[in-house]
Amino acid sequence: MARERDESKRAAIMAEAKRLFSERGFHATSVQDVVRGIGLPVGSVYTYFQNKEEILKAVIDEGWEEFFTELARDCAAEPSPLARLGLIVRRYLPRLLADADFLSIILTEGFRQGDIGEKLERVSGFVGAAVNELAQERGTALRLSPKQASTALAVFFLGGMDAVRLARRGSLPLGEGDLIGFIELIIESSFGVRLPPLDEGGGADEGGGTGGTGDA
Amino acid sequence: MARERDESKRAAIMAEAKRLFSERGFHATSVQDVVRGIGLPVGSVYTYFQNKEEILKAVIDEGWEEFFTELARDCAAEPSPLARLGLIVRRYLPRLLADADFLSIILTEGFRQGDIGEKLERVSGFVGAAVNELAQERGTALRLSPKQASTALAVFFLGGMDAVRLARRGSLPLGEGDLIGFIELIIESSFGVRLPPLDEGGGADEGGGTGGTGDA
Amino acid sequence: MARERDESKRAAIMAEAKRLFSERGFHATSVQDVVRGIGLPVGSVYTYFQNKEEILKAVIDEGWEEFFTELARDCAAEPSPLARLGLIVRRYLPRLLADADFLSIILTEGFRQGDIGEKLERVSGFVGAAVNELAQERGTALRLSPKQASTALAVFFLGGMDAVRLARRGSLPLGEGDLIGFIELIIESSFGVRLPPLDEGGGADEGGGTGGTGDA
Amino acid sequence: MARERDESKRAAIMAEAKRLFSERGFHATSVQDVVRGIGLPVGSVYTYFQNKEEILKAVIDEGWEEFFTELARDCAAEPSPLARLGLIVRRYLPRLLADADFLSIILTEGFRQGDIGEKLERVSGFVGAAVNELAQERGTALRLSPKQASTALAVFFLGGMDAVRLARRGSLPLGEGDLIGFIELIIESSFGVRLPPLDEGGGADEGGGTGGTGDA
DNA sequence: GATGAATGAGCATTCATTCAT
DNA sequence: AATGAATGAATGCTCATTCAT
Repeated sequence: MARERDESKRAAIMAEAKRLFSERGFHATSVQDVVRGIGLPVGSVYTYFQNKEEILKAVIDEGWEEFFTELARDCAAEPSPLARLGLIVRRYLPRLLADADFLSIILTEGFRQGDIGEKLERVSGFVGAAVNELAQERGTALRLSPKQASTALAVFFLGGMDAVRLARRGSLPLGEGDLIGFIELIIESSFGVRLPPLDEGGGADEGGGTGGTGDA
Repeated sequence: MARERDESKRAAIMAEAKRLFSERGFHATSVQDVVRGIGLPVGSVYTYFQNKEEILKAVIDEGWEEFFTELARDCAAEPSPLARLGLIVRRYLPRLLADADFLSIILTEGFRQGDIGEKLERVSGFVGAAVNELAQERGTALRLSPKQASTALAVFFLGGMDAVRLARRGSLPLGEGDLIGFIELIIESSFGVRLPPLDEGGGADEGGGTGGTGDA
Repeated sequence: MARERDESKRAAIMAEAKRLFSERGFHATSVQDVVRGIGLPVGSVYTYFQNKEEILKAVIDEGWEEFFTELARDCAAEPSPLARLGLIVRRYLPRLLADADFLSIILTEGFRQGDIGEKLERVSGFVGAAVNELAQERGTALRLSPKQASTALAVFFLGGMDAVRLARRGSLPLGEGDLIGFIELIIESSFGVRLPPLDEGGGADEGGGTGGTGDA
Repeated sequence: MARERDESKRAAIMAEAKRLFSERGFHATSVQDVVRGIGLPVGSVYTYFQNKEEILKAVIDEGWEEFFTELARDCAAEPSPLARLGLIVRRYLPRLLADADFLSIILTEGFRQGDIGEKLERVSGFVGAAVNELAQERGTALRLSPKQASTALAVFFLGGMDAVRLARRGSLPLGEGDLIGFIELIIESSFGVRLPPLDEGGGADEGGGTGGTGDA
């Protein structure tokens, strides 16, 4: 009976916040800044979010949820561990890296939220499982203890994302391709395999968009 | 580099600023905060620094200069590439990791002046040289191109830093030792060598202590 | 006095507003606060009241009307001046004191509409009449002029209210019973009488219960 | 060496705050309001007070301290309990009542601070001592228990102040003289004494001002 | 009539920087 | 040179009221 909550406003706030948080950081972005560009009054923000911090949380959590849900679905549908690793490295890693704003936020402000570790562990689960199965299948003795394996995963994942983020900012003479290539190399030389090429179209039967974590 | 009189005040401001910036970030630290703990009047900050941002710049630049000068000196004095790699991994990497919180704010709050690309490349030179010499010495065919080498360095350095930060706040079941160990393992298994122990006892196992990139 | 439909909503708003105004004051209570606890939409407040201030006005005026109507009825029905004084002190004073927190906000937040002067004077009439009749009946020479009588009433009422509020927050080692007892003592020793016990059991000793100036 | 803290600014803030808090209440007065009339920038307030609440606290505490210090000194200097009561009722009560703003604040916002009870008890001490000595001296059997005595004191003190406050606001048809007279009457008829007239000049050998709690 | 999203002035407070002393 | 009070724009957030639905 009253005006209805306008989800497009919520989305607009999140999109602008994502852009600005990534560009100048959370603290250096004021709520007024967020609202200025999209022509909304300040008060509106507080219709859709409890406070500034909740905008950040929403950007991180909802972006991640979308990314992870698709990753999990595709992994569950693929029995071959090699193909699964290929999927992760060649479809999902680029997708993550493509969304520069999201990447930036999750690596900087995400640390302030307690939940980056948990997010990392969730991907670790999939990667770790694929690696273990692959090692078993190929009879390769894994030389990494479980602790070393999880260290390796964290280092490659975080280091890769951070490197690309800085590269995109111009701080590092590095391309996204270099990173993907480097990780492929590590996997292939560790297991003596070749990651299979993606059969594109095979996992993108999902909803409307262009993919990516949001609005890359 | 001395700008005025009383270098000790300047150093005190930088030390306190670094501590607070690491702890709560640049924007969340006020100039008054910096000055409060060390009993200096606000005004004095502007005798030694043009503005708040210049304090950060000074901490970064002077800290790095000190770090890199020592690294370069030690590397120059050590003819064995293996011992040089050991030095880098066991003495200088821990020093960097000890400052992970501070380093991360440079990468975090959107500053351009960090210029870590250039800094990383300077270290890259030393690491790359050591690796190349080692490969030649041991007859191992190096499989990494220069670009891959610098990618690898960036990934290991940034990933290591992020992992340590996450570990420090309990989000990752990981110690700094695990990380150093992991990197040693990568090097040792890649070249079939053992990194030699450091000459002195200082700074080797857990880099917590006296180190730091720039407490002057 | 009904203004629209659904008198129960209006009453619920008034009751909750009174509770919150008493607890935290008028300015510290938002219209949203009032409405939150009773599950009504904000807009509905403006169906029943012109604005926030009108809620307060309604609580005051209607509460008082009810209080005074009953007081007047009971006094009119009781021919004995002594019994009438007993009624006032033992039934109606506790009712007022039960609402001390609410009454105090009327006297506190700078409202003109409380108009307690007029209200107090109306009670003054009944008390004065009872005192005069009692004095005449017992042959006691009344030493208080009408002005002194109304001064006395104001002092006892306001002082009692303040004392009870202070006592309630532990700032004064005093119970509501002590206060009632003290006023009884003043009356009894001034006229050499004993105030008769109330007919019913309700409301006499400690006015905490069902009373109130206007919970409708 | 820097500008010196300007106590006159602090005083101006307190004076204006006192006026406004008394006129419209603490919550209805903004810090901007306080500062507007005296041509000071908002920031200045926070040079002299930690926050808005501290202004209120300062107004109440410093006003009271001044009042109470003089009262205590004069009482200590006067051995006759009767003269002491006279002093209290005829010099200090009027002085308190004369400062309408202070009166208003202490009776409204003062309740929010925990310390009105303590302030009351401090005066109670002096009044109670005088009354006890007087009773002993005159052989009058005091009919009030200690608890009743303190109840009486609280009621008369608070009720008196509150009545005058409302009277001054026009809410009560009552003068300050009526109140003083009423209290004199109570004392005189309770003890069968006459309060002696003040020998003015005898206690006012104190510092600069016109007396009163501040700027009556 | 009922609803609750929308609005934007207003709130208390902070803070980098200046500048009178 | 040293000091720290002064400044006022800016901050995140609230809220009485309106009005589209």
